[in-house]
Amino acid sequence: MKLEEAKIKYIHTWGSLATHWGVNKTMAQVHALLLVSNTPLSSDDIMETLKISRGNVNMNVRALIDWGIVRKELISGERKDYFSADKDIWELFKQITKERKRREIEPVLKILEELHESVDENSVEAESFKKLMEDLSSVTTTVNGILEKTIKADEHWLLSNFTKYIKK
Amino acid sequence: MKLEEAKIKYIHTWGSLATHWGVNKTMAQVHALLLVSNTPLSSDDIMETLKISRGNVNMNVRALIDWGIVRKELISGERKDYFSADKDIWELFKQITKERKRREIEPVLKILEELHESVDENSVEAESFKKLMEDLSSVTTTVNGILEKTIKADEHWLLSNFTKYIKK
DNA sequence: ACAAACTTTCAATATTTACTGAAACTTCAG
DNA sequence: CTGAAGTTTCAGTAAATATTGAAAGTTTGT
Repeated sequence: MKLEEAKIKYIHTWGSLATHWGVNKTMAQVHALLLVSNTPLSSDDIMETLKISRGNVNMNVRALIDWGIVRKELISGERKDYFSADKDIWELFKQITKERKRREIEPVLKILEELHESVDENSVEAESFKKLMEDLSSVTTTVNGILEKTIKADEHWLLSNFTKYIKK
Repeated sequence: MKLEEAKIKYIHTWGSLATHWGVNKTMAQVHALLLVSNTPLSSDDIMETLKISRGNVNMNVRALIDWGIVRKELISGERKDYFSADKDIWELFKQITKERKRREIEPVLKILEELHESVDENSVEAESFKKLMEDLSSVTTTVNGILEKTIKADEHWLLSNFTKYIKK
């Protein structure tokens, strides 16, 4: 297989995986394109390669920059903005995890706790509802804790020590 | 806050979280409803509570059953099907993780490996593409391994925080 | 064998989400 | 200041997804 062909196939694969995880396809494809490119690309390059509009490129590149996984590169003697993606994939995973945690996990934990606190009845039903809220919080916190340790840890260290962590 | 109100708020919260994770809102709400209910519910109960159509209830309940997190309860003397959700939230997490792994992570790993193998060039560019495929595989495999260890981990430790429910 | 009770399916439709493209805005050089 | 080069915004539209509802299918009791 030619390299270019493999790159294109990768861009498509990544795009369709993204949709399963609530990330929009174009955003994933732009990111994949920047990852496989060995030089920074301009908006026009991206537009042309992915066949999408200028507005779309702009919005998705900005989102990627917000997520901290793509950055502007200033090329001297050029007026255009150029973009490139960090090639450290572990870093990418860390950034995405942090972002999701902040945006999604924390707000949900907050609501579960609020609901737990605010039910003032004492019936068996109320108790079992409170128990459910506790269980949900507990699993969420545990998984969150695992992810947190994961993103803080060095890859190799982590793999060899994970079992220890789980069994305590 | 009245218990019923808290339940409804929980159902909505869970539904909106679901959309961020590529799970459809109704499916999450049906699941949430079954979780907070202390008795099994019929299709009609679900239709009425969530104000959705019979067809929608049927499709989403079936999807939940496929995922192994909801089951049919046969109530003697009744012709209707009744449904209930397992109250063990850790089990829920395990089922969902297994399912995603099978449907999403494994196919992607397979494609990354194929792409890595099939590029036969020897240029610097080709090498850096192969490196990228390796890195992506490596992070995916690592995260996958963590999830795997998590779901296989000693249940006593994990569940020590949870009081088991006794079915009514 | 019939029909009531219940479940399933799926084409049509509604809703949500993403994308386009043109206009407005910004920056910079002369 | 002027206009060329580049960027951003966002209303309108297209595409993707979810939902309905009615018809077809199934099961059960008599």
